[in-house]
Amino acid sequence: MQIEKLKEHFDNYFPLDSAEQEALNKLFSEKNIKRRHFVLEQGEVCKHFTFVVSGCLRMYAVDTHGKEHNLQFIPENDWATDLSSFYSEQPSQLFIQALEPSRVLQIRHDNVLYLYTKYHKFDHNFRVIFEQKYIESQNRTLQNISSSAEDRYQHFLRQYSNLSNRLSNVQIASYLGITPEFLSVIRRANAYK
Amino acid sequence: MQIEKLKEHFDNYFPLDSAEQEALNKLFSEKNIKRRHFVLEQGEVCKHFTFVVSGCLRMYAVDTHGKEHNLQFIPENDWATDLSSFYSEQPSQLFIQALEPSRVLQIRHDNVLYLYTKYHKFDHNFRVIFEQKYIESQNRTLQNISSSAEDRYQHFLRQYSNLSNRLSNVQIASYLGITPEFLSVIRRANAYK
DNA sequence: CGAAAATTTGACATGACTCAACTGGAGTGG
DNA sequence: CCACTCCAGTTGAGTCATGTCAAATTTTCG
Repeated sequence: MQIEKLKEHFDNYFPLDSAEQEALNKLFSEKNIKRRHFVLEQGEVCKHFTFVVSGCLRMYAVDTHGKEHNLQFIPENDWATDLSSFYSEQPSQLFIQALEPSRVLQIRHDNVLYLYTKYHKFDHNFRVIFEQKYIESQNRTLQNISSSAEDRYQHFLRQYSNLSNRLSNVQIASYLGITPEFLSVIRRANAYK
Repeated sequence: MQIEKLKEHFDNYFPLDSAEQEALNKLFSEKNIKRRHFVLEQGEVCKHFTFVVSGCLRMYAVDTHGKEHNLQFIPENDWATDLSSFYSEQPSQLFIQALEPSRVLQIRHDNVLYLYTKYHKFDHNFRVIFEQKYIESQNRTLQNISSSAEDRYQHFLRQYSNLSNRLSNVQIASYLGITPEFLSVIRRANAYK
């Protein structure tokens, strides 16, 4: 069962007791997402927390010139949600799309709030999860404001070594904030070292 | 009393009951920080959560060339902590320094954990706080990977209009990831529009 | 297999940095 | 309260990093 992967995920924090696990069984539903299909499209309200069981998603924004900018890759055992739209219940500015065929578990907005209220362990576990995501995001910011494109690329390969070989260079370039052409130049330069 | 500002801060989330307020009275201590003095220096373990009552701090990293890169400004009613060092209890890579004479409230590591365990409202409130900080950090990342220095500057002035007039351009340039010289060029170009 | 997407390449353009010099204002000590 | 120092801000010349555009080639996957 896919929900087992979610329960194991929480074992990394404060493991769930049987009542909490039972709540997950009731409140999460499974979904398969085909490659290139969307979990969320710009203009929709983000109504779910989405947990990726297998595969990989990306979250991205499209600028006024039509260019895509990857905010996040979400592989198995990670969460994909536009928190801003989720809580404000306003239309999202973002897309969430499958880069690989993916299996996900989703829980609706009202049921997330129910879990938070009824079982405070979810408040605890998600506090820790969001602290970690915040740290990760700050580290990325530091890279962005202090390092060259080449250094950011090297750092990305090291930090996400198990993920980077599943991603196309187009996707990596978009995440790093550079053009695919320039990433190609960087890679060529490194090949001769 | 300075601690009142902290209690009011929590009113933005789930307001505290009297037992929780009493715990704050016991566990937080006041401190004055002079301009240019440090709340945290690289190499120290970050042992406190720091809440800014008045003034303004900055959190920054120093790269291998000795250049400073501002990760965050922390004005009144905000939290300054190197979460990574705080939880890992490893030496911090960061500095936290007062840009203005500042008053802060601090709580020690063990007492933070005590609050989380004893009163789960703190888990709840800090979950919400970190969710918001994560959203803010992702928005900054989007700016960094998708916008020119000029657009990032304009966006910064709009987003932090009440803070930006208290900051020197050197500090703003460091936050945006550009040189002060180039920020000066941007400002000159805008002056003639 | 065939279409669509990814990758590479090169010529050229531009955004942003470096370095050095100069100016003016704010903080500090006598 | 003045003099001094130091730091913020500006300017310009030259350079480097990265982007744009177009085209050719290779890979992927449906």
